[in-house]
Formats: sequence, C-alpha cells, structure tokens
Amino acid sequence: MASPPGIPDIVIGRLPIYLRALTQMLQQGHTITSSHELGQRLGISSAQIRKDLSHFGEFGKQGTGYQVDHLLNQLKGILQVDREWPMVVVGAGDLGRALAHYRGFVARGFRVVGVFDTDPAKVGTVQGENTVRDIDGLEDFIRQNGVRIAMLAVPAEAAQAVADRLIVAGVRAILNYAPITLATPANVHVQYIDPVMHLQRMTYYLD
Amino acid sequence: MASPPGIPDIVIGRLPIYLRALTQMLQQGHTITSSHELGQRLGISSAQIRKDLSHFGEFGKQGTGYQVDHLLNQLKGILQVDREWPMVVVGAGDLGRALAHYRGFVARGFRVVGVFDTDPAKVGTVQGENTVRDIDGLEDFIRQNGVRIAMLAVPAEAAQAVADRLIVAGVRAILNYAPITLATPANVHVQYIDPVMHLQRMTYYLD
DNA sequence: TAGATTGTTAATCGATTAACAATC
DNA sequence: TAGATTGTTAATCGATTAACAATC
Repeated sequence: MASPPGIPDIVIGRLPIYLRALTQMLQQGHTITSSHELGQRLGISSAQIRKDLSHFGEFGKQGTGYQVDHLLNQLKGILQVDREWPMVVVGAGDLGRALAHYRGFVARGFRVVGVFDTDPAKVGTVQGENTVRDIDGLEDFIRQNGVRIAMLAVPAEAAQAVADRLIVAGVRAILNYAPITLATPANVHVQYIDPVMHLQRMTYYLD
Repeated sequence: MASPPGIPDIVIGRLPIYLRALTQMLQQGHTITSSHELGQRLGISSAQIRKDLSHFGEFGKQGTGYQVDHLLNQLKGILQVDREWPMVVVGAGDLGRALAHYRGFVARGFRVVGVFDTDPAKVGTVQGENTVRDIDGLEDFIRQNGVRIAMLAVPAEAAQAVADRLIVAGVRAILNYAPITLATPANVHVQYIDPVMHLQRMTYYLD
C-alpha cells in the first residue's frame, strides 16, 4: 500500500478519473480536448490536470491540446490497464452476484474468472460466466491462474481471514466491500467500498 | 458539494472511518481507547485523530483516553446519523437489487424506502422490503416521503437525466454507482462508487 | 501573424506531524 | 506521585494554483 518512488498516490488516484472522462469523450466523437475542457467536466483545475500529466511525460501540443485517443492510450499504459487482469470474487451473496454479473469490467481491463463461497447451496450455481466454487479451492485456483486481484464480498466477520488466505496465495490487490479495515502487509494494496461510509460523509452536510 | 464554513472536507471524510472502528471496538467489548490505539488499527497517526476531533470539541480525558461509547455517540451526532434517513434506489438491476437487499443500512442510520425502475418486467416485483415502483412516480414519492438521499444504480446513459429529476424533487445527496461524473448544483452532494476506478488505482502498483 | 494551450516554475495554500504543557 | 494521554501550538511537509515562456 506504499508508493516509495516519485509519484504521489493522490495523482495516481486521479488518473482513472481522467481515463473515464476521456473514454466518454471519445465515444461522443471528440478527437481533441484541452486541460481546460477536461477540467470543466470534472470540476478540477486545468493546472492540476497538466501538472498531474507532467509526472509521466508530455502528451499534448501547445496551442492545440490533447489528442483524445492518444492520451487515453497513454493513461491505459501508465495504469497498466492496456491488458486484461483476471480477478476472483469471494462471496456469492447479493453483492458477489452483482459483481459476477457486472458487464462493465471487460471493457476497462478486468475479468472475473472465479467466484467462491462457503455455502454448499451456492457452490455449483451459475453466476454470469462463472460457476460458484467451494472456497476450499481458493488458493489452488489463484496460483494456477496467476490471479493478483480479488474482490471481497463476504461478511465482515470473515473478511480478515479470507484476506489472509488471498495474500498467502499471491493476491496483491484487494477491493474490499466488507465494512472493516483490513490488516495487510505493505506490499498489498487495498481499496475500500463501503456505501454506508459514503452516505455518512454526505449526511454531515444535510440540513 | 461545497463546505464553506470551517471544517475541511477531508476531516469529515475520516469521521465515518473512526465511527466504524469504534463500533467494532464496542462490539469487541472495549470500553476505553486512545488516539494511539485507534490510529494503529486504522493506519492513521494519533496526532491526526486528535486534531480531527478537536474541530468538534473535547471528547477525551488526559491520561485515560476516550470512552468508546461516548465518542461513538458524539460522532453519530456530528455526522447526523443519530437518526434514520429514508433513501430511494433508482435502478433495479443486479446492483440495485443488492442495495435493496442490503441489511447493513439500518444499523448505521439509513433505510431504503423506495426502489424504482423503468422496466415493466421489474415494476411490481419484490426486492427485500420494497416493491419496485415505476419511475414515473419518482418525484411524487420523494416529495411525499421527504427523501433527501438517493442511490443511483442505472446505466451510465440514464444517470444524468435521473439525477436531474432527483434534484428537482428535493434530493440533496446522491450515491452514484454509474460510471460517469454528474453535473450538479453546488448544494447537492455526490459520492461516486465505481469499482473499476478503484481497481485501476491499484493496477498501477502491480508489477 | 495572432490566438491558444502546453509544460514548468515559483508562490500560495492547506494538511500533517512533532512536541509539549496541562492534567487526569 | 509517576505514568499516560489529551488538546493545541508551531514547524514541516506536500499539494494546488497562478503565471508565463515556449511554441504549435
């Protein structure tokens, strides 16, 4: 979860935002854009966008701006999503099921290749392109398929134990939907999605 | 989405993290904690925790630390989650369905009171405690139930139009699961959940 | 050429951390 | 009392913004 060399985490965190906006622009037929236009769309200053990009090279042309498809491809390369990452989903409840069915992963660099659960009633059922597997086979599957990324959709009580198993087997990035903070080694990256936390962040401002 | 008076957004954003950890500590039987202990758990410095809390008052005791239940209740009050907020879910696909079924909302200050979709095949079906309603009734429902918060689980193409309708009807906080940046007035708060963006933020660091 | 926009530097702004007096 | 931990101040650190020369 560290980033010892050069580029600040907060900059890396904005690249996917730029990538998403550029993808949308391309779909809408824009071939050229500018830091100003992109910033307006995203509510980010044009200076910040130029500064962020300058960490990685020069992608624009004075007087003109950026070629949308070129910048898009450069960002994909930087973020390493110019390939397809295999992922496992652990937990086949409502949320795991939604993740297994989600169509949006493939176009953006990811694919669910395995879904796991402990519940014998769920094991063997079909979820999208996957048949739910027993969690006993988790480590073997991860090793055999070179999986580095997992999405964790198990109850809070089980999350730490599952994370430990994922990490031992070779997973290095975890998207954690369980509402707890995981304890992980420094070389493992964790992102948290807890809808309640996002909601609580907004209720503060409601009158 | 602005916070003109005093307290930085980034501080508000950490309060739900503290709240969640304290809830867990209470469940585990801890009655007292310290900024040091809390910081260790969360990977945050003790100084930052004390500084953050100092924006809102004095909640601890020198030499002793914090009474877990007391700090918990204070944070709930500050975040205004010492009550129950009614919410609507728009979109009854896999994700909307998972949100409608999610059991974790009520204990933390929220309740799904309405689920909406355009699809006649989905309207009338039961999702957890709710029967899916036709989106035609969205505005009336929001007004009649005083709903201020919505979760948006519709396709990207539909998201902006639905957001506009929600806002006109009185919604002031939107948890947006659609993978686009919404254009909204300054008095409307938006939080974004896009699993792919979280994943892309991690692939940068994978070797 | 005139207008526009980049990439970069320097200045500003804000957030985090270190340190410590107060005090339980 | 001795030890511990708070709340707060001042110092440090880092991120954002403003401004502009370079140049398409």
